[in-house]
Amino acid sequence: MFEKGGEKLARNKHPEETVNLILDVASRLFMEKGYEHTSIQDIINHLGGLSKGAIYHHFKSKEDILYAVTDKMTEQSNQMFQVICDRTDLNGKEKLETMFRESLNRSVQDDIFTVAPSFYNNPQLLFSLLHETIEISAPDYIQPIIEQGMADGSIVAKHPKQLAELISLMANLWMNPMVFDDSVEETYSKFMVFDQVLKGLGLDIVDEEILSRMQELTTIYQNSK
Amino acid sequence: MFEKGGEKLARNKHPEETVNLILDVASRLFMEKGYEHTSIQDIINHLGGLSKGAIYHHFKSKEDILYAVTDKMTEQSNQMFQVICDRTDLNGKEKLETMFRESLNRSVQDDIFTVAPSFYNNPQLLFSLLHETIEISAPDYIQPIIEQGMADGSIVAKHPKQLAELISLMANLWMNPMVFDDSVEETYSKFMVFDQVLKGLGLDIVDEEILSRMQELTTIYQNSK
DNA sequence: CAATACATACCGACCGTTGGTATGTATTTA
DNA sequence: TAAATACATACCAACGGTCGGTATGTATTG
Repeated sequence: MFEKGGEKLARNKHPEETVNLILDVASRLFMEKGYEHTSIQDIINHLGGLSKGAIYHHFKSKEDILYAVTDKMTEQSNQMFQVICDRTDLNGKEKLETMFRESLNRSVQDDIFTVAPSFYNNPQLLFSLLHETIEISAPDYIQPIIEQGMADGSIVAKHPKQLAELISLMANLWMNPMVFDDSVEETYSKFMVFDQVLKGLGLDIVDEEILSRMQELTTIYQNSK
Repeated sequence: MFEKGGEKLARNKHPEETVNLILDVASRLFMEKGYEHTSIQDIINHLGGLSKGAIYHHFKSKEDILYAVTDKMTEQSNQMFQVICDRTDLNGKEKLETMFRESLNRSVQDDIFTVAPSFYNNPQLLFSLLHETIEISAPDYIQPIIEQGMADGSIVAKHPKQLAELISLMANLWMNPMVFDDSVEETYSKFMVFDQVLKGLGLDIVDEEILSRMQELTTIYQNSK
């Protein structure tokens, strides 16, 4: 009958909406207050009528919610990475370039940055993100591309797994202004060092477009604080 | 009268012994069970008679204990770094080399490795270590040395602060077998990539002694598990 | 050299909050 | 209509932390 409208419904016909609601609320609170200072009760209070039973019906623990939240955060990125991986018109090096460019473009117009959170006092969230980076992003997306580049001759490297890890670590964590609360200048310097490192590894993938996107991104983040 | 002997004393004349006892017990438990799965009661149970009042007399919170623990963990390293920093017979590059060598030598005979802990499911401990690395180790010890090297001509670089951060991050976290549960081979590969990165940055400081120490260290760690 | 005054070290009962569970009930679906 | 789903509610043990109190030290003073 009145399934849409946001009114207090005894039961949602589309449980995925409830799951998403919980995830959205949890995301926001985890960012604002930090994971360990967000209680289940906090989440319930922002759920608009739903109760603890709803949460523990869809998630088995608070930690489980955290994993789902970070999963959702990296989901879009990983999807985009997959699309680039599957392209056949690019060699390895070109794919890497494309990934960096796309990552930055996406971040510029991303919701996350309008909230201006900080992972700095959020060990669990940061850790979960680190986990995603090392266990999924690096081995599933970056490493295969490096290996393709080694095969097609566009990339010269020796230890693709470790190289993929290091690059992912630098790009996703070290250079992420949400993790390290850097000024525009500091982020720029990091990017210059990053560029130099990649060049030293035979990966000359940082062009002017990537660089200008990077500066734009940092400025946005700074202004939103 | 009987101030020494370990017997249950109503009051310890040397309170620092009590503080150290708490720190030692907490260290062990944090490593074994993880920070968030170690309760204050757990610590009390291993204190041999001391109570909750004792803990909260010396520390203002559980978090405070964590910070004291990581402080103690990096204290020795930092002291050694300071000594090397103060030497006048070495140029910047030589100091960096010495620091890496000494770090590895120290780790080989270190207590920590005999416990075979893992930071992997220990977000808070890992984070606290990251904090020490970025906020203290890098800016206070590595960065000044790089700047000295830039001044005396032994190091060619452009962004000493960021360079120091990146090097510290790689050395203290990424290549730390306690953080990432790598095999001997993987650690070796990481070290090779690390070496290549440093060479690309104009820092050719990894020699054969450092390399063999690294392998020794990883083997010790693997066997102790 | 006591008596006094205060600081330190520690005890353990107690408190509010927490993450989590057990059970009940209304609604959907097969 | 029976089973499965989507919740609500009442409840629990354990947690981090506080607090009033006590015993033991040291510093001051007459």
